[in-house]
Amino acid sequence: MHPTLLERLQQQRGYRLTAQRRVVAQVLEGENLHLTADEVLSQAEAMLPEISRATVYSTLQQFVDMGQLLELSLDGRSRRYDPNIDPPHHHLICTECDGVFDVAHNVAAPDAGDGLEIESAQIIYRGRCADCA
Amino acid sequence: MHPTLLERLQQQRGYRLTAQRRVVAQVLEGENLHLTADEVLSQAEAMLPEISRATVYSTLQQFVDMGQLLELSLDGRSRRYDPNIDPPHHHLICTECDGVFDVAHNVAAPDAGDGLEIESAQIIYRGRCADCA
DNA sequence: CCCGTGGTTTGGACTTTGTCCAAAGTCGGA
DNA sequence: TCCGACTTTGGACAAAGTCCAAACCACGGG
Repeated sequence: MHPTLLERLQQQRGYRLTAQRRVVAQVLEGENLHLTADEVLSQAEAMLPEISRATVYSTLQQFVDMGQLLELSLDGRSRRYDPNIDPPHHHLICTECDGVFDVAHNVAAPDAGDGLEIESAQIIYRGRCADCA
Repeated sequence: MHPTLLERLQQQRGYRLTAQRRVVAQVLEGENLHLTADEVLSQAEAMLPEISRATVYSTLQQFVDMGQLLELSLDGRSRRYDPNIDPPHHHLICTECDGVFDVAHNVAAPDAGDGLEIESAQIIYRGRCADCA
């Protein structure tokens, strides 16, 4: 298996792994998990009741900046977080149940053209998931 | 040229093209335009000062529902609107200037697999735009 | 062992973005 | 002209995220 988010964080040097950060990382363990910041906060509060919203938001942002967490903009209202950065994959939003699902990455990297420099590509599919189809 | 958004709306039957709707459509004319709802509101107010926010939001939603306007979720904070629905294209967010740019659609449609039914795909590229590269 | 320093957390106020709703306005056909 | 349906309006409300100063805490140097 690939190392978990928590394991990856433990390997970062010079980064204090406080109780709050550990709790946020634990909440984010799992496959096919795409939580919003508020969902992370609720679950983190269950483990560490005094954790604050500002900490959850800033911790999520740090994980994203460290490249250890993917941030998804799926509905223009909220952001969702995906702890599985390897292997790369994309996402499907089911038009029927509104769920978010991982989709294997099987598309060739596009050629830039027009003098652009493309660093990464994120694909959002819309359609029906395996259960609803 | 492809017909403009306003021209496309005029062809919709049974749809009242009120002054407010015309103004919103006019604001959205142009190439490589990706305005937020509030930007549309500001520009619409310049032409029709008494237009209200609720009207702009609901009008944008109607255009999207009619398939005449693309809604983009690029940053998890706001939604942006793109009046150019034909030909299909994707978007690049410049990591340097934060601008949004159209990118020609040149990727083959991905095969579904896993029993999914994919209806559409939207790709968000990150990198540097032609000016910043 | 204690203190200072700097990173971390906290709570709460605030902003931005979007939604909802009842009342008023407007348009076109009978 | 009048009616009924569609449309717009303003304002209250909600959701999601940001900001900030104060408090907290951990660790290394003296």
